Amino acid sequence: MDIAEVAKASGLPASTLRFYEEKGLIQSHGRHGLRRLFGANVVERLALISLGRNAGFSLDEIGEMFTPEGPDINRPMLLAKADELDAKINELTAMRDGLRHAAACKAPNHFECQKFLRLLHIAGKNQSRYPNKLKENIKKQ
Amino acid sequence: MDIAEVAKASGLPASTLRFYEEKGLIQSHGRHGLRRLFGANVVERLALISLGRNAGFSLDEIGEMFTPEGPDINRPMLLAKADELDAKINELTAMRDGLRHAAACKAPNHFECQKFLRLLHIAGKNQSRYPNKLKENIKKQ
DNA sequence: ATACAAACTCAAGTCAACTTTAAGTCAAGT
DNA sequence: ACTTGACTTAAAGTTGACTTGAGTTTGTAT
Repeated sequence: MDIAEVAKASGLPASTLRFYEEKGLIQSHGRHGLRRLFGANVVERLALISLGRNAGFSLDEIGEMFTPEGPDINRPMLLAKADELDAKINELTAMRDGLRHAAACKAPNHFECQKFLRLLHIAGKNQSRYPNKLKENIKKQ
Repeated sequence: MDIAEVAKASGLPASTLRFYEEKGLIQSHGRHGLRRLFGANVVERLALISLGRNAGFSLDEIGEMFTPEGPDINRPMLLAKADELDAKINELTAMRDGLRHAAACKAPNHFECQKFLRLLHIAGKNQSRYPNKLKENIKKQ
């Protein structure tokens, strides 16, 4: 496949594909003249990358998580990311319930509604400058 | 409370508090000399902001969602955000299950494992340059 | 009264993740 | 042979969310 086909199949602009290749997230195997040639599996991989981005992981994290393969699949790390997602799912759930309640609630101001505040107090401390990134990774830098 | 107290109570640096005030996300009511004076409720509000950030909303969105009060609480918008969160929760759940499976799976490469791929295919198209932001809002710009 | 740590302002810098621009290359069709 | 249009690279620009730096202004403690 040439880059335009991959772009069409993945929904990503060619510029992003080049950028991802430069970052090592995807690979082209060879050229036709100047033009990159990609294998069909790259589309699958791009879907996975999008998914990871959407789940809030940075490109670097995704790179670590899904090495093209490797002797080091780092299972503990994958499990740690899964646990993080569990925590995040809990927060999002609390937030969602909070929003639904706020939309239904008669109180003039959310802060005067005890139920709203209670709902949101479930989820607490997980703030970081880059909500996309793991705290651990931030620390690591 | 002065800014240092708020910083301590909220865990956010003073620079962030000034920045949030400038953006209209929080308010100080008055000064002591040059120094801002905050009410105690600002801490509650900051917690809510952090929660929103963590849930993937931009500061602008959070501003819209939680107006200090207002005649226009825009319930449909809150419900729409809640629906978005539902979608995101589904994706994160799929991703989490995918990661747990990948950590347990014997296949040398995730892409060769059908179960892994199947798990991740649940969640699909929700990519955007700014995963923090709503598609709708991007479009709006 | 003087020192000084802590606040202040305003402008500029940073970071991730891309996008845009400018200038060049080349396979393929006429 | 020549045009064309999709591709290429390298460098610079963009965006949101802050942070940092430089220079200024206090409230409080000595």
